[in-house]
Amino acid sequence: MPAITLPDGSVRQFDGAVTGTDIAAAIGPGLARAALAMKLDGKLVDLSTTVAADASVMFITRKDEASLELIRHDAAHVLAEAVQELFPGTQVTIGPSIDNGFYYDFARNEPFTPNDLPTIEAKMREIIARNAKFSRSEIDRDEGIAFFEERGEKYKAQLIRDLPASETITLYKQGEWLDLCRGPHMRSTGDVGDAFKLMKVAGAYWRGDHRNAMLSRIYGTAWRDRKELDAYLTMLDEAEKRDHRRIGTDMDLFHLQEEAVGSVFWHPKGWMLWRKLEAYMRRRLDDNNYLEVRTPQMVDRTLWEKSGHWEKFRENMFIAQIDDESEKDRILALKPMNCPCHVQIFNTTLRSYRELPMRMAEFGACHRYEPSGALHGIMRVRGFTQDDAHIFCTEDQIASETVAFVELLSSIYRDLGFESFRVKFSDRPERRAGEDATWDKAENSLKDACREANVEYELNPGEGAFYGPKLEFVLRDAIGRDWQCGTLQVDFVLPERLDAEYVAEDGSRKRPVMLHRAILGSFERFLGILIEQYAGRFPLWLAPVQVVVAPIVSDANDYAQEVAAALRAAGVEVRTDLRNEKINAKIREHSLQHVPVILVVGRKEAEARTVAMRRLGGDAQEILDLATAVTNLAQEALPPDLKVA
RNA sequence: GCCGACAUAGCUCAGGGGUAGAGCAACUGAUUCGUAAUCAGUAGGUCCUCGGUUCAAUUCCGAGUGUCGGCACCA
Repeated sequence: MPAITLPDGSVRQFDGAVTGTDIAAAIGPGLARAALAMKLDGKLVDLSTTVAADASVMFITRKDEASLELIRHDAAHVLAEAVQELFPGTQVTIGPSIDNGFYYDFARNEPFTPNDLPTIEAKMREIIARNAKFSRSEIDRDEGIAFFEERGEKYKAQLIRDLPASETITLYKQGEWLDLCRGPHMRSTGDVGDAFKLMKVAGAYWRGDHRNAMLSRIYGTAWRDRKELDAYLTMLDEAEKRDHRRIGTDMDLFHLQEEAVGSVFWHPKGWMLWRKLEAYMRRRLDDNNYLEVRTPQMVDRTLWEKSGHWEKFRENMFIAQIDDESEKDRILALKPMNCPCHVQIFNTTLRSYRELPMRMAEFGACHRYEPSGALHGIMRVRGFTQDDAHIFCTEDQIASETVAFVELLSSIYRDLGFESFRVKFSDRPERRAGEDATWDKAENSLKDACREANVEYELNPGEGAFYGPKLEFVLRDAIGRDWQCGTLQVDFVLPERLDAEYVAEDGSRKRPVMLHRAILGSFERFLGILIEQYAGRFPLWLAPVQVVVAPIVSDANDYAQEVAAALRAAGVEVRTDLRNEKINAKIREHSLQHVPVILVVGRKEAEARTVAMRRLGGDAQEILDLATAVTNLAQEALPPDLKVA
């Protein structure tokens, strides 16, 4: 006699065990038609699930966001059926729902190509039209293994083998096709609907391990209805327009070329952007008691051997050697990071606890031989500049330094237009330096510090640096890809390896802790993110060209130059456009270049000593007298940290 | 590094076994014009590189390089 509690608090009694389908039918025909699955005591299950005891039930319909995951997961099954129908001999592996869609990984001698997608998609629509019911069944573990082995599905058999012995093995069948799957699913393939699209093919390693076979992955996107699908596709189109590589070319900010793979050629406007960001960062660090240093670009391998980087990252370092017999034993590496160099400065003299925390900063140019497939525009490059710093401190200072760092980072992100960001906590990796006790200490102090700094993080197990756990501060690019920018790493290992020490209050020698930290991460990556964040429409203080003065007639040229000179003297980045072009053309071109302010001057303005100010994105003009315009713009163009409220 | 796709003018792209095309940009001339494209003209190419097939290759084939989308990697 189960009593079913519904989300509105009402309770329904049933005479015996019932399925979700029965319950929905009892509530009403509308719900019976709409229900796709249900939450049984909070757990998402099939409608066909039998309920024999008192429970709370909530039905999931297409109106619920929760249906998206079901639609996407079912779509993955339909995709797999379509592929096996079209390409016999293809093995299935796994196919989960993901953000915005789904994928399925197939094992096949010939990988799929984009040309296969329309055919597969058509077959999927056919399968959806068949509207075959999803039916769940359980199978004994050994039977399951034998069953899939016999069908030549060795990946599925392997999946069962790797499931814990206690796990119930379930199969889902749709028509004649079936798959090993935990579920849940909707009622039938027809519930997938038509708001889906196959997007791309890609290679992916079995189990995400590069030592395994490469599978052929097909990605799709799926939504509740056409409107949602179209909105998503439109969003992708829009996102493509803010791609930093495209804007970098359009706005003439930088370029990349084959002769310097993974290194950026910054053009004048792009470099202006860099300089503004760097100047801003330098002021913020100065104000927060960092000491800026500069360390060598090339350092002998012996130092990297001591630090442990040689052993772990040797293949990823650029090695320099002199072509001269007398130098044949000297091997230098372009520095891949700055930490060992900073320790060298720390070690030049005997330090006192009174000097701690010592915050040593460097805009350090580093080189890493990144795998070719990892390169991405200016976001992942081989030559980059970190806004690096190392805080030498005592164990007791870890928490307060973390709090101060998080505050500084938040404030800087806010100034740069990022109100929110995600934080990941990466703990000890498999390959690591240092004792477990040291790691316990490092992880615990970082966790404590997070608590004190009010940082909410998601755990990222096993992803820490080889010398210590880290916090990663993650920003998202235009199309939703995540990039690690800021980081804070607690390191007890390097000070030990490089023999850093200070004299404590009691006169004893102690090891400092090193906090490795960056806020932007690298200038290249951050500028890439920044370009996408603003779609090239930078706030006035960051814009590489802040103001263009555009005369309407050549009679106003002299005045235009006078206006520009006044702005330049007030610290504004200004250009004049004296070309013999119509004002419409000038407005259009500078608007396309995302210049924030255009000052139009004609005979009237020259006569009255005023300017007609036009803001990017608007078509209104404001007439101001020259002195006021200069004062206002100069004030407005100040970086956020220099602005007086 | 792995799987797949792509590489033609500064940019965006079309084309195709017989010496290559458009739009925009650039350059020259004319136009002095009031808030998102004035008109006319000119110039611009190792069709990524190397090799093969062919009477002939930018086009077909192979290798390499680079880029893009994923995967793996990211001190």
